[in-house]
Order: sequence, then structure tokens, then C-alpha cells
Amino acid sequence: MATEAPNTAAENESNTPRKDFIREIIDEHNRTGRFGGRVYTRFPPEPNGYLHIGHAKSIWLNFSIADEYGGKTNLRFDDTNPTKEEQEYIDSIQEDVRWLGYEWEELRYASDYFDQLYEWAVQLIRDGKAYVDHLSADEIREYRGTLTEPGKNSPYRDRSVEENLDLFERMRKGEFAEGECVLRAKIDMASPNINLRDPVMYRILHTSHPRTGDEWCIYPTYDWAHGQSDSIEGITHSICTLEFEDHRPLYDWFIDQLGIHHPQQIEFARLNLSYTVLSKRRLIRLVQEGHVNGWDDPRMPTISGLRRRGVTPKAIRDLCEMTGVSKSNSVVDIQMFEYCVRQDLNKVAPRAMAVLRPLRVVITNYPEDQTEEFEVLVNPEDPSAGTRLLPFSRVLYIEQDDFMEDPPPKYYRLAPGREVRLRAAYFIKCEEVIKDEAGNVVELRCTYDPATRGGDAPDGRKVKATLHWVSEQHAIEAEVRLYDRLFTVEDPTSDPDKDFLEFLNPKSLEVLTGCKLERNLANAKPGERYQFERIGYFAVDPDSTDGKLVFNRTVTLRDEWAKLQQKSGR
RNA sequence: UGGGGAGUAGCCAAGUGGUAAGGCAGCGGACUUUGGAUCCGCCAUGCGCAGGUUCGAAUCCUGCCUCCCCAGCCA
Repeated sequence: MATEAPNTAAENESNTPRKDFIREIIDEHNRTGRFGGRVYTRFPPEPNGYLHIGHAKSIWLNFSIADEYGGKTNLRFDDTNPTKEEQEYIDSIQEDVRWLGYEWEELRYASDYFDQLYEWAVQLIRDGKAYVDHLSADEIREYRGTLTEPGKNSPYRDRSVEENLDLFERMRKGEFAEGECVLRAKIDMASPNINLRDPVMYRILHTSHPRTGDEWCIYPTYDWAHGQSDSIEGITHSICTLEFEDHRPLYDWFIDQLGIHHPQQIEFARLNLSYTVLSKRRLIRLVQEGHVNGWDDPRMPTISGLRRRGVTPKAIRDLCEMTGVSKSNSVVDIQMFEYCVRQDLNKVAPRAMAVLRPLRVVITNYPEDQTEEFEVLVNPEDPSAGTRLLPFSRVLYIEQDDFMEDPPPKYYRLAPGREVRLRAAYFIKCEEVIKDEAGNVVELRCTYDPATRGGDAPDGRKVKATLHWVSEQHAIEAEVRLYDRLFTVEDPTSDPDKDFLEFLNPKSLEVLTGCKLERNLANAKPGERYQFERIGYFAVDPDSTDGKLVFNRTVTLRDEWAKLQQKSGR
């Protein structure tokens, strides 16, 4: 809209949150002209797993920064280890980045640079700054020293340039077995920074690569590939997580030796969430050991899992923004994420009537064959979403939880002799409770007040509760999957003596069948999100078929009554 | 006990010498045809600890404590 742009700009004047330390660094660069005012970032995932909400933070940071500074962002796959990487992951990562709402400037692969990296390695060898080492992996470890003791030089460290050149070429030609030798940078085996103790640049891997096939049998390590890849792409700000902080001197060293464009690496603390795990290793175990049903199981913190669960991209972006950027390790309360999810869904989700655990209600004074329709707002938060028709008749379903034979204080819902409102319909009063032989309540006999049509009493009398309901003869049935936290404790990884799987929540999934839905949902399509009034937000699962709808609970509505019960109950 | 980081409320997080923002959670209340949403109020005499400098310190100095990362031919 034409009026929107100026408004947004004006709002930003006053509402712009304080800049984080990364943006301040960029401002400083722009002041001093370090990169000529350019801002070029990149998101560099390794395609060895699915993206999760932790990656989303990095994606958000890189793309939103570039956007704010009029810059660009590349998507680059760090595909330097063909033993772990697969095309499946390359595809899913692209899908997820797009779904989050971002489009990259260029799609690149570290493997695009294998030739250049090889040439640069040769250059370092010529300069006497790299050498082929025939120490075994174990020996290299021994020679590296420890945290408190310096390492010692490899006996192969002083081979001549000619010999190194010859050996390295033969490495490339495949004349050596895996592990027989490596190419190492010649830096300082006594450096207090272990990353500088002659790090490995190339290792032999007789494995074909998803992109380069069998062209190579030597592959650059991440340390050798990453900085130069950024440099080649003209990246100005190379944003990464904290654990790479002490690799920065190494990347700087490589780039300085090569004399090429020098990006600024900036490290920030990755996002962690309570009641979940966010490491690839653990996520892979959850999938491979069958604790969840795949990478996109709605209980997974993966982007694909969250998507299937019904979470919106905006909710994820909001969380990233809300939690801020800093350098201190932290664990964000999952409730902050739930808040973001509810906040977005409240504004965009159409409302629907859905009775998850049905209790039959017969309106005894409502004519047997009568049916009428009520027109109700699709979304009270967004009148432009229009209205829908709800059919009403003599026999209805309400939620089992919405009736108590012997209600405790503060329980406002239906009880014997009590009057409540059926949302958008009538006041009803419970006259009789029907039980089976076991004493279970199986049906309620109620009367309605025709004068309260639409939900208001002309005499001004009030009710304390409004219930959702579905007409029996008009209802459609569905399966509803209720998800809860995957783990029972805030940090399943905090106890070093226990496997995180010991803290799996056995009740993380509850499947309900025979749920009764308003008929307007009959044509709901996978991915669509709804608010089931008074219950929560639900998304149509791809498992749905023409005859059978399946819904995933994204998140519950905030629930004052449940909170009260918890306080008094346990 | 080598090197690199970080400590501000239950959880995130501003603060850059002038007297502790904001959000989530929590607790009160208003309103409500979703116990939803919305609105109002409360919630750090205190910034890891101890000293010091200063008229004045979360911010500067000194010492200490705690936590995280690094000893892959993983990224």
C-alpha cells in the first residue's frame, strides 16, 4: 500500500531497537570505510543434516543485516567432507531458507573453489609455508602437544619445496592411501593457540563427492576452505558462532599469506532453547533410533518439523529478533518461542469449532427436525477475514472438560443446574446428567433459551462461561495429534552421566481420534493453520487424505484454568 | 594450572562515568460472546565476589571466583 512505506519509516525512527554489537561493528566499518560501505554476508551450512531453529538465528542474522544495510547474502554449502554430506540435505536446506522468507543472492558451494584452493595450497608450499606430513593421525595428535604443553615439529616438517610439491601432486593423483599423509600449514607447533600448531589443510579421502564426483581424492579441511571461500565471494562480514573465535587467527593467517580480500569474522552466541536439543549429532540420533518419526516430526526443532507442526516463519523470525544477539552462552525459555507462535497465529489463523473429546448434549426443548445457522466471524482479530456459517441443531457435542458434575470453586463451565453460553448460539442450562452403568457421564440433557439467540440475553442476565460446540449431524470427524515438549527437563544434556534420551517425554505425542469438527473444515488443506477456539492452534498434517483429516496441535492457547488447576493440584 | 570468550531479575537482554531500558515468565486488577486477545499495575537500593579511583562506578583500575570453547585427517 502506498501509505505503508512512509509510516514504516517513521515508526522505525522511534521504535528501532538498540543495535546489537554486530551492527555496531558494521556501522564502525562504514564510518571508517573499511569495506567501502559494502555489506555482504553469507549463510554457510554443511549439508549433513536438516536445518533447525538454531540455524534460523544465523540465517535471520545474515539476511536481515544485509537487508538493512542494502547488501547481499549468499547461500554457500560448506561441502568439504563428502563422507557426511548428501544431496537430500542440500535440497532441504534450500527449501527451509526460502520458507523462512529469504532469497540468497548467489548459491555457491565450497566445492566450486576446489581448484582455486589447490592452487593456493601449491602457492603456500612454494613459499615454504605448507608441507606434506607422513605422520599418522595418532602421531600427529601426539606431536600436537596438549593444552598446557607445546607441541613438537614433525620430522617431515622441513622437507624441501620440491619434495613437497611432488608429494602433494601425488596425493592429488591418488598415489596414497587414506591416512597415509596430509598437507599441513607450517605455522608454529608451540603456539598457545592449538589451532595454529600446523593445522591440516588437506586429507586423502577416496570418496566421491555429491558435486565433484571422483574428480578429487584429496579434500580441503573446513579450516583451509572456509576463510578463502568467504574471500573469493567478497564477503565483508563473516558471521559465525563462538567456537570459531580462536580459529580466527588461523583464517587471518591464511588470508594474509595469500594476500587476498580479507573479510571480518564476527562471532556470536548460538541460540539454545529449553526443553529441546539442538545439536546435529543428537538430532540425528532421535531420527535414526526412531524416537521421532523423521526429520520433520512435529516434535523436532528442525525447520521442517516446526513447519509441519504449524509454526509460521514469522514466529521464528520474531523469536530471533526478540532474543537478541550477544556473546554470552544462553538458553532461551521455550515459552518465549511459544509466545511468538501464539502472537502471530492469533492474528492470522481462522477460527474453528472443534471438540476434541466429545460429550453429547441434547437440547430437549429444541425441535427435533430443526436446523439453523449462525453467521460468525472467521477471525475476530481480523474482520476482513469475513464470516462463516455454523449449523446448529438439537444434538450437539461439547468438550468433556467443559462439564463437571461437582464443580470446584472458580470452575465457570457447565454443571448441573448451571447456565452457560454456546458460542454464537444460545444460552443452555443443564437439566439432567445421563450416566452409563460404570457411572461415566455419557450425555447431558439441557434446555435452551430461544430469547438468547446469537448469545445475548435480552433481560441482561450474564453467564460466566462460553463453550465451543459442534452440531452432531453436521460434524466431520478427524484425528488430532497433541504434541508436548520432547523432553521433560530444561536441559537434557546437562547431566554428563546420563544420556539425553533418558529425559525423553513419554507423553510428547497423544493421538486423539473421533474428534468432532465444524463442517467448514471439510476442505482444509495440508499446511493450513486454524485456531480451534478455546483450545489452541492446529495445522493440517500432510498425512491427511480426502476422507480423513489429521491435525497437529501447534501450541495451546494460554489457559488460566489449567494454570489454576496446576497450582492447586500438584 | 596454555590460549580464547562470557558473567546485569527465574529466562533473554539494553546499558559505553551521572544514579539499572525492554521482552518472556510470574503476580495483581480491568475488560471480554474464546478462562483467548487487549489494557493497567507490580516485579534488581541491585549489576559474579572483594578491594581501589572518583563528587559520583554495572561502566575505570587491581585481585579473585564461576561458566563456555579449543588437544578431528569434523564443521
